[in-house]
Amino acid sequence: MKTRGGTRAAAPGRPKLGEPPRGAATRTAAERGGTRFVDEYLGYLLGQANHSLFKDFDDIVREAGLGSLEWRVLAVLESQAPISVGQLTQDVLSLQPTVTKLVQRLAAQGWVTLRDDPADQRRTLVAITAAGQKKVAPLISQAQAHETQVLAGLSATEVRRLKEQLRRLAQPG
Amino acid sequence: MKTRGGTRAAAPGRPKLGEPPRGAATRTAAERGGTRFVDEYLGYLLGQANHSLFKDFDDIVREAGLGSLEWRVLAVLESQAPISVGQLTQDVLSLQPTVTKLVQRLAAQGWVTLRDDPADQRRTLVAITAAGQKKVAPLISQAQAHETQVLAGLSATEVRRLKEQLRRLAQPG
DNA sequence: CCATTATTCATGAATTTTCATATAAATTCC
DNA sequence: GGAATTTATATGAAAATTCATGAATAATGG
Repeated sequence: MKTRGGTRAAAPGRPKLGEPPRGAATRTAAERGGTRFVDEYLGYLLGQANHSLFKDFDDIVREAGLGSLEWRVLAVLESQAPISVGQLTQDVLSLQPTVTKLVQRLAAQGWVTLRDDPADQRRTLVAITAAGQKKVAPLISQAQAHETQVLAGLSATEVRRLKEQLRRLAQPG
Repeated sequence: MKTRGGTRAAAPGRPKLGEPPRGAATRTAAERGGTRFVDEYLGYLLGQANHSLFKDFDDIVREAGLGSLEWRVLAVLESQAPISVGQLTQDVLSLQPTVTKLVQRLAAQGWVTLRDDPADQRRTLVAITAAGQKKVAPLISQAQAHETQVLAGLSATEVRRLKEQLRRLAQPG
């Protein structure tokens, strides 16, 4: 529903257009000519570009019955010897409890297995199963096809340079 | 605790190292020489780079008592005339119910106001308050400082080109 | 106009994530 | 070789997100 009438407040103390502007530092976007902070902010631009590039593929993932974090986990595990929850946490850029519970759900689905690391009993090793491979395989193909399409304008050399650049940026330093 | 003994399964049917490899398409990463799909995948590389670049600032946001989505909302609103929930949804790359509830929480904090759009009563306009401005202002300064640091290696021209490139990528097409 | 359809947002319920904390194993330090 | 400390993960409770849907307004088409 749209049963309006919850948290509502008076209109903001923002000056109407045409009123004398205050100091430059406190001008509204309209007063400054429509320039928003975010429209010049790298973080925002990166987010928008990333979203624009991968929204389509994200829909594909969802249609395959996976969440995007599940996809990332399975994509990492696909071509990977069993790794610890901690490593996986780094690879999928999520918090440890999130990953712990996610892999438990994936294990319940039969897509991964969990076992203690014999070399360090504190660790839990996560490995993809044959069923998991079968689940991600088509998505990986589609991801590669999608990437090819996205990078269609670049030469093989340019693609290599771009990826190398990204790897450098991802370095801790 | 680490009360082990929940969802555990037998070790995967993955072949031990040294066993005769199957077809190239099904080799494990180790068998292929450690090359994981994700390490060549643009989406993964972008995610890792983005995370590496903005993790520090994300910590700053959190120390300021904001979640990253709250930060994005306030950063968009800061230099922006009142906008609809739908618009905001686009700008912060989140789903509509997420944004609806988030702005309700922000309104309860006194950082934004909500009111019906007189021109279209279906819409709810979100506007930042003076208190909201006060809350984000220092973060925006820090965001700009952080960006300057991140882009330190590039000339002003290169930065302009990069951002223009990102804007182009973010275009629907 | 009125009926139909489309848009826009709100909300309850279910799911997931996050925060805080606990446990177990490994490591470090006398 | 313990005691203290650190590291790795699990988990309960709280908070946030997502899904499905409902309600209100707007737009469209006889």
